[in-house]
Amino acid sequence: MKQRINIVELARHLGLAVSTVSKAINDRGDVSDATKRRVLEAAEKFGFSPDPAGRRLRTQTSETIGFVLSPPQTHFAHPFFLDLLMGIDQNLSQTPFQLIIVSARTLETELDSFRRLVERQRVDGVMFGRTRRDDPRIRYLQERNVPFVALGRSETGKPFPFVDIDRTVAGRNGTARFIGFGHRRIGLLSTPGYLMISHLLQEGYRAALKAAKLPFDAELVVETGTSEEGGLNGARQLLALSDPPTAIMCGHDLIATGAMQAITETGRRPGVDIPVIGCDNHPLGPYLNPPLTTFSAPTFEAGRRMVDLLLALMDGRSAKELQEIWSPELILRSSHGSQMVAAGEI
Amino acid sequence: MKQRINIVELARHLGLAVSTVSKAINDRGDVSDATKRRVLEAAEKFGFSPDPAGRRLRTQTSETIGFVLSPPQTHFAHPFFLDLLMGIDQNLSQTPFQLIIVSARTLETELDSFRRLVERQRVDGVMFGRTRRDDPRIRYLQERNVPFVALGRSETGKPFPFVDIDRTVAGRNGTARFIGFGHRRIGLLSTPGYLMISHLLQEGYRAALKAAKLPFDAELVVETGTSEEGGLNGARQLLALSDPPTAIMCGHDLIATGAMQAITETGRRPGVDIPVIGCDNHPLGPYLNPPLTTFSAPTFEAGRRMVDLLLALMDGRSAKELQEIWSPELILRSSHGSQMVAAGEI
DNA sequence: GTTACTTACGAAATCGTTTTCGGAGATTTC
DNA sequence: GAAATCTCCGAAAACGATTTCGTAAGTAAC
Repeated sequence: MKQRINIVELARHLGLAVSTVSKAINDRGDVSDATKRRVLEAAEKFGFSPDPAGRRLRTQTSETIGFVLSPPQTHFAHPFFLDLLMGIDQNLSQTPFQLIIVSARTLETELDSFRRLVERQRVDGVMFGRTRRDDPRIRYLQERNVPFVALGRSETGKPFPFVDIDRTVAGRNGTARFIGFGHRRIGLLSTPGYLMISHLLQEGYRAALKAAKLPFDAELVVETGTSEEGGLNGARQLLALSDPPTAIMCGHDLIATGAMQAITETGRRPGVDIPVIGCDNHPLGPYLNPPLTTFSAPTFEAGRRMVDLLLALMDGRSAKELQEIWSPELILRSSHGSQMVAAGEI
Repeated sequence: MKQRINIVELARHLGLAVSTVSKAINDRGDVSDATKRRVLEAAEKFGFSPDPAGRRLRTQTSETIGFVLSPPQTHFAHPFFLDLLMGIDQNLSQTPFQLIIVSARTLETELDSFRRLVERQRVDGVMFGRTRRDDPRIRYLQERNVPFVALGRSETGKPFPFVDIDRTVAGRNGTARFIGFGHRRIGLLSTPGYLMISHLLQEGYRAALKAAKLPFDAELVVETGTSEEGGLNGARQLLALSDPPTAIMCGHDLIATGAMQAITETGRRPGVDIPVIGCDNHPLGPYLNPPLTTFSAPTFEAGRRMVDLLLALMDGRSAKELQEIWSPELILRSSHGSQMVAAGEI
């Protein structure tokens, strides 16, 4: 049914040697423009394109890069990963590389997914997200010497390429805004502590506090799952404090969603009685009640860029020059509330 | 760096012929249990696993199935596709097959993504979702004779395998519930008309109307994009009618989200003044205001099942016996409102 | 003890490319 | 006009597996 043509048959049709045809198609080596054109035309006519299997065997390359989807509990509700995937694919589709994905069932078996990728499928490169401060995936990949690029930096191992959407600026600018509005006790609902973004968010939070000479109170920061439910429970805990926060900064929009729910439960109005800010610009943010103020997260572009970095790395560039930190921008809607005391901007 | 072992080196280590080793590893043909065990142990010890490139070249199979992500405007906000992907991968990871995905930029270039998959990457099978009544992708695949399974049925071409989460029951049961509550003018905010689910939803809607001997009014159904914005605009249009609907059935939760927004704009309360029901059980549904009543969509399971069907198809089973229609279930929260006139259940 | 049959293994062909290297002809150089 | 230099093109050797088919040894049958 397939009726696919061979490179040797194509060569015979043209009265050329297969080596010549190959060189013409790959635009490599000695072959005159005239015959190159002739070959390309014939290839087009017969619908010939080199069989990846043969080429891969010969070139000892899989022309494949793998992406591993983090365990479900951390991302089920995230358009995030799809954006990333689309960015990656859009860039990759311009190259001979193909994108293969595997999903990790749980945190415990996540490394198996990586092993499957590099040991069984023999990918040429790997991508993943949600880096951790101490990240065994990074250790594994560096040990096996397989090229990779991550979404997010880490404190693990030798330098590696990454694109990082800087959570410290979200933490710092978000709480600074609250402080500017007169708040002195600000809650922080963070993503799980092992994630790098959580650490960075808290760093930003502390920095803002320090800049305003406000004390740090450990009671006010709780780490929770990246989900509405996490936000719900975390905010309940915060609001039950004897001296509860008057504003809440959240490590993710889903967490903020749950937090607003918890605030409503206590009879207060989120955004007016207790302002809330999230992270990552979830598409549903504008439709929440009140619309959620948040920080941008250009994941599609990050995906595109990660491909550039990976290709550059495989091309021999050094990891250190392939690290990018992007600053997210505040997206003002209305959940951040307004001045506590009196007037001023916004 | 890779330091990977060959099948011939493995054979030499064992003092066996490569053919014997190959047969032992693939559990095929004539080889005694004793040597089979010996080979397997050695393979384990040396960390040998057959190079996919060699095997694929020889067996003339890519051991790859492709999934194409529908154009972004239709799914950016959908955890949906991720669930599906995870279901697919979980099942596929038990087989030698790998999952490669490509994304379609726009509806116009979508077919190119399919061509890339089958003509350049030579996948053994294809999967995709969001079937259309008249679906060029199906025509293309059937013409090229490549095995595929879709999420959703279609009216196109010869029979093909699919898993379909039946939108007619959502349409029928949703509007029937409204009718039971005393509503007589029910709006339908449907997904884009070319989609199969839209057609089926409307069929269900009409069926419920007919069963209650209520007239069909074309003014009351508007087709819109699968997004909050689509729901917002669609509902505005509905509410601006001279004789507007008193309840709204939506083809998707995101549409319902926008619709509730539009209702709020007019000073009415969604769920109490105008009840709303959605489809597909978006994870944010419980956190909307009011929590959204909707229909279930077991996409993870659907993904798993699609793999079964594809494998069965490639195994020679006929398409007609590989078609499954699943009934979604109503998930009661509170946006569906309650009895208009008086009392009764819920 | 010869024949027939079964079992377990091996030699070699094959899948479709790419790449190296050699060499024929054309072109330039002195 | 011979020598040196370019330009193109082709023959053949990999790459790493699977599969066909042949054959030696072992077993059973008579």
